[in-house]
Amino acid sequence: MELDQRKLKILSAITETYIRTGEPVGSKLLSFYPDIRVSPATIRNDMAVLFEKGLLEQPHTSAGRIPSHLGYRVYIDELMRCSPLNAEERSQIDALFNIKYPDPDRLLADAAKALADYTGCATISTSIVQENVKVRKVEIVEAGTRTMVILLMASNGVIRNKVCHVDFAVTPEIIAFFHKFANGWLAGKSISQISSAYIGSVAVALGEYSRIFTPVLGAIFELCREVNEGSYYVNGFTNLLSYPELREGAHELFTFLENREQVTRMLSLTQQHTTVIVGRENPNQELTSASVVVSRYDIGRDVGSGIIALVGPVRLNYAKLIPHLEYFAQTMGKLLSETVEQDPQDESGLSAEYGLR
Amino acid sequence: MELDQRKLKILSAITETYIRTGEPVGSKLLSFYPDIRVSPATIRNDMAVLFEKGLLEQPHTSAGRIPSHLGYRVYIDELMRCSPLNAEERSQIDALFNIKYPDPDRLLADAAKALADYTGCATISTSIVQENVKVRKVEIVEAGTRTMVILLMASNGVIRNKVCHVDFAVTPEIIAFFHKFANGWLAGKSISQISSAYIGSVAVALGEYSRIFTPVLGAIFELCREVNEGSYYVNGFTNLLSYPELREGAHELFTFLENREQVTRMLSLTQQHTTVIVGRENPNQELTSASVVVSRYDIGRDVGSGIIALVGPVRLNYAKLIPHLEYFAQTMGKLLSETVEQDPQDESGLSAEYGLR
DNA sequence: TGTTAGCACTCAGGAACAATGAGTGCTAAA
DNA sequence: TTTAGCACTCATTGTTCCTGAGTGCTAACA
Repeated sequence: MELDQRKLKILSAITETYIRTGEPVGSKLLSFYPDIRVSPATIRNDMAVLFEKGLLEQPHTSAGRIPSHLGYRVYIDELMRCSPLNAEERSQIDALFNIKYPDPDRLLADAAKALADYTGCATISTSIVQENVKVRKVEIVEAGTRTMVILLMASNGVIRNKVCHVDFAVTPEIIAFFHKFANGWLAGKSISQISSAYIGSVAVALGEYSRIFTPVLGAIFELCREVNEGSYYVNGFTNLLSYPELREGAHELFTFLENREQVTRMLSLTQQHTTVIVGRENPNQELTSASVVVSRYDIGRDVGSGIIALVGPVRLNYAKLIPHLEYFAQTMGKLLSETVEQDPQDESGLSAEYGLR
Repeated sequence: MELDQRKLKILSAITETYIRTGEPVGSKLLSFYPDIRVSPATIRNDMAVLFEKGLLEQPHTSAGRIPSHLGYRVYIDELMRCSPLNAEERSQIDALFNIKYPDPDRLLADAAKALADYTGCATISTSIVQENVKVRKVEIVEAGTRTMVILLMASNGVIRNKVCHVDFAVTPEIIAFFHKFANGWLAGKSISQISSAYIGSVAVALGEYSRIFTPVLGAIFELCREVNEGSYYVNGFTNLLSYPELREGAHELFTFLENREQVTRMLSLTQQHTTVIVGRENPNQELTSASVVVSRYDIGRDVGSGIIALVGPVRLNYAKLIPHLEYFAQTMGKLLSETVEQDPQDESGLSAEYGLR
């Protein structure tokens, strides 16, 4: 990009003004900007060059200029100045996590929802489950004469429960028996390996009891599947409707965002710490009039990570939102690694406690 | 309403045709209907009368007629024939609940989501918490050296858990101590009475231990609040965007639906088993171009109940959707009352077990 | 060689007007 | 009470004209 300083300044000014006002920017308006201070005619010459290079667009002949999606790209990569958050902004983000005693499983969903309203965007939040996550232990709690609660605790700190209705009277003895049995077969086992077939073999080992414990094993299998799948939330659909440029294709956009597979495929393309996908850069047609800002958070080594993304109009205040999102992701990672107890890496204790396997 | 048979037939035909096609219905088209069989001129005379009575509207002079919101009301109350569901339809609804081992807490959310996609509407689903719901018991499970899971079981069968991070090493002794203590103060206690102040007095009773148990008591308090609040879900926003007549005010409509208080106030006006609120009948401006079909489900006496509502355009296939919704609500109630174990009405057993209070 | 003033040009948006046709309201006859 | 006939209405579509913001180009200027 062999462009002189002034042309870059003009591209930057057009982009920022358009982001702010939503109106095409004309040469006369730019001539008043203190950093530019040349006549409208000169600016027009420069704009013609920027247009040639594909950095600017013109809604129609007699309108001002707006940045093309490539223009946004140059602005984001080379021109914009992201200032680090000031104390007030940091505390505003911190407040989004303002849950007194955070439950790690709910923190992601709740904070992402708050972030959506804070930014006026939609948010996508996912947790990525490591390959090597294991079952730490299974706990069973009596919850009624014929009801039990199954708790599955995984080595990445995720804890999930499920209520399970059974056909027999739940007694402490039965619970103790099944607790020991289930942990013997499951504790320390890699979660991704707990298939329907494996549960079947566990059922076989239960022998004559297998029939009555079927719902319990089923519940455990479902819990493993849920933990292994990680989480996927989209929040703030309503916010997107406040942008006229997104209303037209809102139905297609929303349908796309609700499809976890499609979105995951799209997000998996972004490998850097923070990535911006501007409008038509996105291979998915549904998103050509939207921008996506993607950031990762990490929860300590080998424990897990996740993705937080903002979805908004192309005309997005990148310079402000990128540092906000990064600080949010960083805080999320920090809070989760504090809350989620790291696996002590020795399942030996438990394996010993439960004997076999 | 002193209207002869033919006029009612015309109103009914206009309503059903308009629901099907979305186009204003003209006199010529109606003259071909086998039940009517009079000339367009006659139909026009009748339409003029129906218009006088406020049952029909005309988008403009040279267009056909569409039902007014009052016209829909008459159609719904007096004209439409709801046929009971056939076997196939019933099994389609049953399939929406197709969760092998349903967790009562998730059944409502999951099935309502499925219902939204089945009907092409948005759904609102709430559970209504009875006044007299009590804490059945609190269970504590070790989930790491400094992490515990708190389980709250309520007399209405609701079971909720929360992960809680503490500042001390979690040992079986501490768990046993706190378990006994907490149940002594909470088991059998009415959930709505567990205020922040009450938790404060529990903390005082803990004496020197109160400081370290603060997060645990906090978690218990939050759990009580959550159980007492019941649940509120809205699903299928995206579906609503497929109706052009709702796109205009979609932002306001969505914002309204996300506001639990407002929606609850609106739904609380409906006291019958199934109620329809047609467009402008709704006092809330955001909903004047939408219709709401509300149905209740019940989970056995004194255990609980809830509301399932469909939100869609005014031009809704009421004759089909009302029986579907009713069957859905009925099935939901049946499934929940099977799954949720009814309170045996004697907390005496537990009170005895935990001594005091 | 880069910058600027001047001016003709372009085109979206809005207003004004006419043509078209679907569907009506009214009247008089059956 | 029903119907045929006919004049009438008005949304829609297309055309034309006007206005003004903003441009592109040219020639003069520094």
